[in-house]
Amino acid sequence: MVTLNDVAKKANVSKMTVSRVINHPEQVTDELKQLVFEAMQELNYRPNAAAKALANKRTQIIKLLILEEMDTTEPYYMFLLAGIANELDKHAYSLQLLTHRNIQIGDSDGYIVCGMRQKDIPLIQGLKKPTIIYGENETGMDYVDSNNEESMKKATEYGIKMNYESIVYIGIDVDECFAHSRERGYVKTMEKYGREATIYRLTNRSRYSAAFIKENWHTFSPNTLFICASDRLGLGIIREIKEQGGDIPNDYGVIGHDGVFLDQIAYPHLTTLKQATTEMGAACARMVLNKVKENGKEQGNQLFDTELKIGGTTRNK
Amino acid sequence: MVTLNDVAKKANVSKMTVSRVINHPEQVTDELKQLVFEAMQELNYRPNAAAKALANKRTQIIKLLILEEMDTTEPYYMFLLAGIANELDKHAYSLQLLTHRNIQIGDSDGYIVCGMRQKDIPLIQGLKKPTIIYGENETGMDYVDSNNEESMKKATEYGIKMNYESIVYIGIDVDECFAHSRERGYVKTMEKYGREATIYRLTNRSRYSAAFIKENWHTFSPNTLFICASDRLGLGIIREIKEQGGDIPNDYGVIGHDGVFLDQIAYPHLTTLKQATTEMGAACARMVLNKVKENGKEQGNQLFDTELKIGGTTRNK
DNA sequence: CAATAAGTTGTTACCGCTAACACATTTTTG
DNA sequence: CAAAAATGTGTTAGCGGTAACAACTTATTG
Repeated sequence: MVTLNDVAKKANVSKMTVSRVINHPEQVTDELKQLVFEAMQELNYRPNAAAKALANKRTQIIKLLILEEMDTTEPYYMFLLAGIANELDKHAYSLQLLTHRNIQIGDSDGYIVCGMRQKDIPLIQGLKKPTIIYGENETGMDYVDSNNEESMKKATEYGIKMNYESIVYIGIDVDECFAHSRERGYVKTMEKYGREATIYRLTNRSRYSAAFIKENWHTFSPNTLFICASDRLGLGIIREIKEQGGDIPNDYGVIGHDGVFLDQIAYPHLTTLKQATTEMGAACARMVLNKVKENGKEQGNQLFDTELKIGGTTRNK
Repeated sequence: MVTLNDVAKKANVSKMTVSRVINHPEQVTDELKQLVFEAMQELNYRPNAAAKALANKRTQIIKLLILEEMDTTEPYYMFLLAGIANELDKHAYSLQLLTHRNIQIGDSDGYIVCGMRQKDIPLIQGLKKPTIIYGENETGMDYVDSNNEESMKKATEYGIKMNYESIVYIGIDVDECFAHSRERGYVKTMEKYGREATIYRLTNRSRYSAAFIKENWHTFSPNTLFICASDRLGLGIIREIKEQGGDIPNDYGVIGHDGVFLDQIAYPHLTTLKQATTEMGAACARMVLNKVKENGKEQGNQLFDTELKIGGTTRNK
């Protein structure tokens, strides 16, 4: 294993200079920096994370708290995780995953929290290390999320452009920011075009949205678009429209939200607002590492645009 | 932060004795052990992973290689990951996740590999640290997997018990162990009961299994059970049987395999062989840590039984 | 029962890296 | 142009553990 010392000898400088080149390059003259870089290159030096951690009184570990029940959770966590893990990797950080069942708040340099609901807020606010939330919230804590309002605006405008006579919103009946933002995106856009908003709120399960359609089928005349707050709701809607003999996409349109896995399981493929899940994961990781570096300084929020991914559940013209 | 030294002082022994109590308890008298345990308890001592790693020339990191494309991958990885992560946590180990796009074989104490196909074998065999494979294979490398053969045996026997006149197997058309084992479970059981095996092999996508049913619908008279090598295939089959007007579960039965997420998305819920995914993840973690401790000694294989989880796609009597 | 082995605990040095300080050397300043 | 300030580099000590060895006590043996 190549150590700082090896590099130092090769470059004819002290260990400390090499360490400085890595951590405080501005304190070293360009000349020496050059020498050190070359030595590092030649020896293929890789810093030892454990030694670094020990000297800095850090852990080089970020904990990811998943507060939702995974059994019922969309598979997008996988992508989020991949994004986080890859980014952490680049900075010689590693990951510990905690589920709601296994919250051992052990040692780490910071936290990323997903699936936080109102009831979890006290727990999270009690954390003593830099924390980033995945998912918008009003607690003032730094967060990363999709631009939920903009996302639904995009869907609604698409529906208007495609001349759906009626555009109905199927929301999720939870009192959480993301749900409100999505709904707001729909409502504002409908207002803007002088259309009347029609909103239903359901539990986020396909069987509920299917049951809802069954029960209210008479209400929805052809030429209706259902904009759903999740792909899961969209799935149930498609299922029951087919069951009722409705024609998708000619008479009925369905747009989902999330664009991870489920949209592709649907038949036909669900038109959806695809979230940049992996990128958001990377952003969470970058934010938390930055917050660690800056001793917990507030990082603000970061919103990511979604992409309207046209599938077979909306008409093209 | 509480250190070894603090504990040592409290217990009136040397650092080394405390260290021994943790790592080589058999070398310490019961008397001192007792004292040290009490001191650790009272001070709530938590070992510092970085220091341990540095002193042992270890990294306290296990890398998880996911070689499959995640976009098309069943969400069970999430559960596997949770199992791995929790177990590693208990041993002050943390995780680095590498995807096929990001294979930077940096420093770690060992590897867990998932989604390995034939083509990946050379890469994996080249790894220089203890490695455990998730998924059966014939390379002689230690692995953890479901008992695939037994699993399909269970499904087939259930079909026989439920008096399905015809029991058809829908396999996955890949040349991998798990696929062969599942098929073998079906074939052997059919043989055992003097029934004729009927096997089709398809690409593991619901649209292919749906297309297959459409094309061959006339072949399948009522009272047929489809045993599928994956829930995904099962999903397509259900979809097209419904499309063709077939009656599930009275005339047609469908059994899937995996039991993660997809079975619950199906309507009605898919009868499936549920894998003990989280437990298998924990087993992978334990095995690799043990292998690290024993300097790479072979660990053998570990098979986990699946559970036949009855859904709405098979009849009860 | 002396010589030797076995068992138990403490001491020392080191794992690889960095902060804090010490020491030159150069630049700025009145 | 001497004193003070700024700059660049090296030295030292220590982060929290562990292996290897030393030192001492207690069993075993012929």
